Amino acid sequence: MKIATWNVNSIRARIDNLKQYLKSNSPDIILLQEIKTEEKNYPLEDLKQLGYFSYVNGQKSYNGVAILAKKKIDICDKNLKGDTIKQARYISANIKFRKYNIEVINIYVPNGNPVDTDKYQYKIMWLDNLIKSIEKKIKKKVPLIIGGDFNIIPEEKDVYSPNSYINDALFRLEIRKKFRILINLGLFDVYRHFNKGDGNYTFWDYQRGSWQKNNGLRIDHFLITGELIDKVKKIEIKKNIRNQLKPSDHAPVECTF
DNA sequence: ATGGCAACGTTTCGTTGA
Repeated sequence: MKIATWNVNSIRARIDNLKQYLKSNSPDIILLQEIKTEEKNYPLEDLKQLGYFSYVNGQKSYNGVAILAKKKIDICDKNLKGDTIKQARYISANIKFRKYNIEVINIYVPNGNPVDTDKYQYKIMWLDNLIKSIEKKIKKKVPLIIGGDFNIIPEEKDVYSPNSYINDALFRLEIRKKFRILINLGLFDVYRHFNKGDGNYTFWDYQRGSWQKNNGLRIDHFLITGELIDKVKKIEIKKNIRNQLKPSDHAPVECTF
């Protein structure tokens, strides 16, 4: 079973890239972030023709998440418990894989910049709600696959220039601690579990020739619970997708079980 | 030395993202 996550930066602007990606890589499930559209303008038919059912939590202009799956799945939730602002940043589903009834959670964590505004406070609140929610599920021993755009750089080796991000909402110590709290609940950062090196990123800014210089960030992650980590066959950042014509600024991450 | 991108919509600029 191959599951992917990808911040597409508008599903309508990226529809050709997405279709090409699905044809070439054929994930069983893909978690999309920043689809930037309401459900009524979502390209449902295009994706159905490629063999994917879509489950959409849409929003006009900004945010928006979706899960695409080759088989029908049961949607669990479209809102993070405790998030009263209700931007479209969360969608979860129950799937069956071998003997496991897994909850797949697709998240688009608020960016949080600038740090002296309520945007940063919203990120803190959102992450605190996420931690609470995940803690409950782990206590109930639910096998979890949490994927998405976390907008968190976990460690220094996950950013091209740690010094220039020291007070950024993606890398502040306060934010990195939230990530550590999640990990300490009993989750594995799948990419980091299998790859110890630096310079491996999932996002490159459109500006300043970031892609050409590999000035990137690793902010798109898969976190999974312990019973699933031994079942991982492969974890891969599909870096070449960032090199396409009219690309998203994020590359997909694929996890194969 | 400086500036450099892309997507959206009450669209041709202001706002947002990371």
